[in-house]
Amino acid sequence: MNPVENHTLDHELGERLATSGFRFTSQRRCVYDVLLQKRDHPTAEEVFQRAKRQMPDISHATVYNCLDALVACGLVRQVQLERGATRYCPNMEEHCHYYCDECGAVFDVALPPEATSMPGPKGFKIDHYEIAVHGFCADCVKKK
Amino acid sequence: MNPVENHTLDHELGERLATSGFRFTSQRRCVYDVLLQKRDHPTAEEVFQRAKRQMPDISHATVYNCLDALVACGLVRQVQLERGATRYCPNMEEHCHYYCDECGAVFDVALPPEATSMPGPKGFKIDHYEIAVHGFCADCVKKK
DNA sequence: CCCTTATTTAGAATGATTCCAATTATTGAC
DNA sequence: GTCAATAATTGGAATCATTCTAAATAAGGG
Ligand SMILES: [Mn+2]
Ligand SMILES: [Mn+2]
Ligand SMILES: [Zn+2]
Ligand SMILES: [Zn+2]
Repeated sequence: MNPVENHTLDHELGERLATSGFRFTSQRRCVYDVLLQKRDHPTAEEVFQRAKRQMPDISHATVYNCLDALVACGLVRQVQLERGATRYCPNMEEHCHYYCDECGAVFDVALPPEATSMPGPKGFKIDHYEIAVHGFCADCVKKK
Repeated sequence: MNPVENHTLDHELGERLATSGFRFTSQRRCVYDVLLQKRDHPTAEEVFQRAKRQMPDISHATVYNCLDALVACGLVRQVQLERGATRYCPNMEEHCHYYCDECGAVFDVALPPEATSMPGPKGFKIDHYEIAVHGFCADCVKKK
């Protein structure tokens, strides 16, 4: 990432944090960068490991903190693909997840409008959809 | 439930367990009954509380055990609607979940075929869909 | 530069689940 | 029905992910 892009990203991150009443901190920038750099839906623990490479003194609790702040200001979403650690995704387009039950790979796929058109219980007010497709990725299919 | 129905259910449960190499035990029957009696997608802890009313000495670990066995033999599915406790559902029809983020109510809704028709990553072999619709149930909408 | 308030930090606490090793129950063979 | 082999149950300890706590530090407005 070149310095100009970097500066623009920082600026936008600062704005987003500010409008939700959060301060801009180096830890929050670091955690957001980690998510943008490798979009493989890491767990909080994985984010922590990667963040430490840039910022060796960052703490576990802070990573959870930062992730919460990023979720609260609408820059990141949480994804729960199975029991266990929550994963984090910086793609805020409406999309669903193809999840390889063999190797854990996650693929973002844009949601076609017909996927979100089922008639629900009477009076239910829809907020958002969480759609996961479980199966085996191409690589794992080949290996068998 | 009358004795005849009961006996039929036991028989079917026994068969299903046997074909997956499990034994028929009173604990497994009890746990399955609990799930069939109140289909509100209880957590393991809630199943444990309800099971204890019929079988006061049943243990926590056994409830987890029994739930695992029922899942393994295809009579029950796990549902992960948010971080935290896994919920259990004895409805094995293909369906999605409408989940009230306010009160935690869960509604089963049959899946229309067009909901499961998005083109995924090349070579991905689909096993099953997990579709959750988050929002507010009719009751909770009214209360605001 | 100073003050207020938010954030970070290490470690303790919690909640859900899994593991463990001893006891008990089921099942198939005789 | 009795017995042995094996699976299941049990209470409690261990684990994993996350949240909480209280003291130290850092942002940011005036
Ligand atoms: Mn995603
Ligand atoms: Mn269900
Ligand atoms: Zn794979
Ligand atoms: Zn509700």
